Amino acid sequence: MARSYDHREVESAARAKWKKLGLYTTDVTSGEEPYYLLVEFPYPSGDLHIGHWYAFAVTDIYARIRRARGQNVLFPIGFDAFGLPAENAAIRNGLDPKEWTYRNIERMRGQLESMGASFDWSREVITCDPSYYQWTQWLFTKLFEHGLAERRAAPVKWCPKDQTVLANEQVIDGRCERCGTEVEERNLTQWFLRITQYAERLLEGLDSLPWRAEIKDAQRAWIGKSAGAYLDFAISGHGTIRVFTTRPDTVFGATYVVLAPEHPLVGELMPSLTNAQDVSSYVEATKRKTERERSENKEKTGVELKGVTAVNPATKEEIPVFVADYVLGSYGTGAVMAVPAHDERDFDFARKHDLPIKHVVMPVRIDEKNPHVPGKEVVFRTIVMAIVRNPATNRYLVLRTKKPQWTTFVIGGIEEGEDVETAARREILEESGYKNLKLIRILGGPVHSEFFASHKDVNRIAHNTTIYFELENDEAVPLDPEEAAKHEVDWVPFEELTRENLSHAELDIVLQRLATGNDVYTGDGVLVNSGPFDGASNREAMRDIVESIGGERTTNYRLRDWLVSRQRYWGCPIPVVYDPEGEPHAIPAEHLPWLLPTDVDFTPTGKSPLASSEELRTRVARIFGEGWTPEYDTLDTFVDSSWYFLRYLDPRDPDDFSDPKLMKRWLPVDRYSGGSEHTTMHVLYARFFTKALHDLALVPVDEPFEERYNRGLIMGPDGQKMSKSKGNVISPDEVVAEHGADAVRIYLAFIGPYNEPGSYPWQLDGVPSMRRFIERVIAQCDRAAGEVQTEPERRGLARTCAKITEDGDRFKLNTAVASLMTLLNDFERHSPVSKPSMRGYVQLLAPFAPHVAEHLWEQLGGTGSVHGSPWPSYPRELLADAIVTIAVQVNGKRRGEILIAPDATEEQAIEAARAIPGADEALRGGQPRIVYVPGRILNIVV
RNA sequence: GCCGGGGUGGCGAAAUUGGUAGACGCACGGGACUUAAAAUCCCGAGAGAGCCUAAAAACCCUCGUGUGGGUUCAAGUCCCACCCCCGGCACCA
Repeated sequence: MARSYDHREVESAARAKWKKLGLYTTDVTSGEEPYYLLVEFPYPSGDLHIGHWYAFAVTDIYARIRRARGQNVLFPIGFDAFGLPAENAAIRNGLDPKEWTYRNIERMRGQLESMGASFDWSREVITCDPSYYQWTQWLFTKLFEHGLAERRAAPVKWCPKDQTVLANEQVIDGRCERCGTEVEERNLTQWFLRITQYAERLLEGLDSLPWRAEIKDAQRAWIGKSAGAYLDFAISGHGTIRVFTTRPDTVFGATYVVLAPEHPLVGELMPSLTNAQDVSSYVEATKRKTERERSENKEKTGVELKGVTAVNPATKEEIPVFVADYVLGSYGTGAVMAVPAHDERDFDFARKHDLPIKHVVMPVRIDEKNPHVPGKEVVFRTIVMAIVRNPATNRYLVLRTKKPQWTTFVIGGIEEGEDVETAARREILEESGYKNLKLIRILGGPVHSEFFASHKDVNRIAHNTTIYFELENDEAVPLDPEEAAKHEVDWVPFEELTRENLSHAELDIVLQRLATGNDVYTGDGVLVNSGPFDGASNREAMRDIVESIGGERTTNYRLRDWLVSRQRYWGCPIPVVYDPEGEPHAIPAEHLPWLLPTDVDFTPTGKSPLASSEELRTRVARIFGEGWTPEYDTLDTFVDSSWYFLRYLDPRDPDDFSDPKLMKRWLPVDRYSGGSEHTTMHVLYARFFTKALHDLALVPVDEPFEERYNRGLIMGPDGQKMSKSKGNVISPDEVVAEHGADAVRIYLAFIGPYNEPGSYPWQLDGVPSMRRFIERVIAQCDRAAGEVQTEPERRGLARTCAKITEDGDRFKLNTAVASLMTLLNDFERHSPVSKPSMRGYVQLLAPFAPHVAEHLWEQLGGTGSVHGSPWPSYPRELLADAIVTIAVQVNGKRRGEILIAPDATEEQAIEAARAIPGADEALRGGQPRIVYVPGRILNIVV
C-alpha cells in the first residue's frame, strides 16, 4: 500500500541537512579523480522557466552520479549578468540596472535551490560584479597588447531601436536578434577581436573533438573555409583589380568583372567613367538598402562602369567591369571575376544584362554500356547533336540505325569553319530530310563523352554540343538512298527519351538542360576553350593555371573579426583610454577594475550612456592627465562568457583571473552542456579565447571543452514552442509545489535522451506518473524486511548500477530511469526486499530524487547522508546471468526460444532446441547448417 | 539550394551497434477493493487471420521499424534510389 508523502517537508529537511553537512563544496585542490561538469550559466531574467529546469536539473543528476561513483566533481553555477534587459528596465521603469540585476539573482538563487541541485555556490561568479569584470578587462588588455584587439573603422550593423551596434551573429534575416527591428549599416570606429587569425586552428581543433557531427559541422560552416586564389585583372590605366575565386580553373571563361558597391576602386574610377552619374546613384541606392532588402531581392541588379575595361589575365581579352550588389564587400576582396557558364549567380546576371557566356569546363560522360575497347584507336570529334521537336504532335525526332542497333538524335561532325547551327541544319537535312526548322536554343556548353563506335571500330571521344529545334512544318526532301538504308526516321514522345532507349551517355544532362533551361555547369570536368589547358582535368590544371597567370593561391574564411564594441551602459567597460593625440592605451592593471560610472543618463541617443558621465571624464583626467579621454563603449556580453569557466576554478582570487595550478588540474572542462543556439557564437568564442590565452601562456589547454552536448527543447503540452501568447507555458514553480521537485527531476530525465537536441512536448500526466513511481519506492521501503540480501536482489542492483553508469556517460538518463523502474517492478514481485537491498536501491535513486532518497536513507537506517555514500562496487560476476533466453530460428524465422547457459556449447543448444517442434523437424532433415551465437541466437538453416 | 540530424504502436521512447522489434512510462481496456467515485493493486494490449469455443484465453501462423530495391543464415541497424519532417547556413564567388 503506497502512501502519499509530504514533499515540502521532505525537501526542506533534506536541503537543511545538506547545508549543515556542507556536502557540495568542492575541494578543488584534492586531486582525486577530478571531473568538471559545466552547464551554461543563466542570464538573471528574474524568473526560472522550465527550460532552466531542464538545463540544470538533468545535469545535476549526472553530477550526482559522478560523485556517487567516487569522483571529485566540480559543478559550478553563476550568472551571465550584464545585458540589455537590465538597461531596458532602467530606461522604461527608471530602475537601477545593478539593483534590478541583483534582485533577480537573489530570486533565481532560491528557485535554483528548489531543484535540489548540488551546485557549489561558494564558487558563484557574477559577470557584472567588479571582482569578475576586472579580469574580463585584464584579459582584454592582454589581447590588446598582443595585437588581438584592435580598433578600426568598419561598416557595422546598427539597430535603430536599441541604438547599438550588433555583431553579424546578432543579425537574423536582416533584423535585430533582440527586438526584430530591421538593421541599418553605419560606418563607425569600433573594437574588434581578431578571431579570424584563429580561423584555421578553430577549424582544425574540431577534428579531434568527440562532438556530434551537427555541432562540428555548424562550426565548420560558420568558419566557412574555402581554398582558391587571388587573381589580378589589369584595368586600363588604373592598375589592377584583385579578385578572390575558388574556381581559378574557370578563368578562361571569365567574361566580366564585378565590384561590390563598397569597393574602394569604385570611387577611384569614378572620374574616368562616362556614366559616373548612373554608377554613383546605384551605389547610393545600395547603401540606403538594408541588408534584408539587399538579400531579399534575388533579381540581380548592377551597372557597368563605362569607360574602363579589365583584361582577362588568361585570355588577354578586354572585358567589361560592373558594380553590383550581389557581390559582398566583406568577403574575399570585394571583387569577383564572373564566369557565367559555371556560376549560378554570374549566369543570372549575364542573362539579365546580355553578357557573353563562355563554356570552359565540360561535364564528362563515359558510356558504360558501350565502353572504350582497349587497344582500339581513339578518334576525337567535335560534334553537334540536334533535338528536334514537332510541336504539332509533341514528338521528338530520333534515328534508328541498323548496323549498330542504336537509337539516337540527329548527330554529326562539325566541319571546319562551320558553326553549331549550320552543322546541325545540314545534318538534319541529310539524315531526315526536314528543312524548315526554327532554332530554339543551344543547350549549354559541350559535353565530353567517351564510347566505342562499333560501326567504325574506333574508340571515340566526342565533344558534343546539343542544339534544340522545333519543326515549322513537316515538309521534307527525299533522302539519299544510301543514307536512307542506314537508318530509319522515327518520332517518339518525350517519355521515351530515356537512357534505356537512346544511345547517348550524356542524355541526362541534355534533358535536364532542356527541361529546366538551366545551362550552368558547376561540377568538374575537362577543360575546353582554355588555350594550353584544353583537354586537361579542371581539378588537376587548377594549380598550373593560377601559376601561368601570376595568381596567388590562398584560402578565405567566411568568419569575420568579432566586433565587441557596444554603445550600451550595462556591460563591461572597455579598459581603454585615449591620449591627447587620440591614440588608444590599455588601462594598466593597477587601475582595474575600471568601474562603470553611475552618473549616467540611460536615454538612448545613439551614443553610449557612458558618454554622459562627468565622473568618468574627470576620473580619466585625474589618473592619466589633461587631454586624455575615456572610451565610452562597453563590451559585448559574449566576452564575459568566453572565460567564466576559468574563473570558477578560483573565483575569489584578487590577484589573478584564475589559478595556473588549478587550471592544469581541471581543464579542459570534461563535459559542457548547453543550448544549440550557442553552437556558433558562444562556444566558438570560448574556444577562441582559450586558444588566444593559451598562446599568451595564460591557459594550459588549447581547447576548453572535451565534450559538448546540446540539449533538446521542452515544448508546450500542445507540441508548440512555449509562449505566453499561446497560453501553453508550464510554470515549474507550480508543478514543483504540487508534485515535488523530485518528481519533476525524474520526469525531465525520463522525457528523452539528453545527448541529442530535439524537442519534447510536456506531457501533463508525466510528472504525476513519476510521483507515483516515487510513492511506490516509498511503499517498498516501508515493506523492507530482513538484513540478508538475496542473490537476485544483488544481481538486480548490480545490473541497474552498471546501466546507470553507462547510460549516464552517454547522457541517456531516460533509459537510466527506466532501469530503476524495471528493478522496482522486480522488487515488487519479490516483496518484501531486504533492508540492505532497499538501501542500495535508494543510493541508485539518489541522483535522480535527491530529497526523497535522503529521507528514505534515514528511514532505512543509513548513516550520514545518502549523497555522501559512494555506491558499493558490485562484483562483475553478478552482471552475468546464469541462464538466458535465446531465440531459436529456422531459416531466419523465429520458431521459439530456449533457456540455456550463455556459454553453452552448440551441441547443448541444439539438444535444447529439439523441444521446439519446428526446430526439431528442421534438425532431423538432412544436414542443416547451424548458426549459433552463444547467449544470442540459434539459427537452423536447411 | 547546400550541409547536418531524423522518420519505430494512439503518444514519449527502447533495442547490447547485424542476432527474440516495441524495454520503461503515458494514454487505453478488463478485473479487484469501495455503497459509489477517486486513489491503489492485479491482468491485457503492434496489426491481422487461424484454431478452439456459448464467449474468451492459451496456442499457432502471417504481416510489421517512411517507400522501393539489394547484401546476409539473420536488417530498425549495412548498401543503392526516392519521399517526408526538424535544425543550421544561404548572393560567401
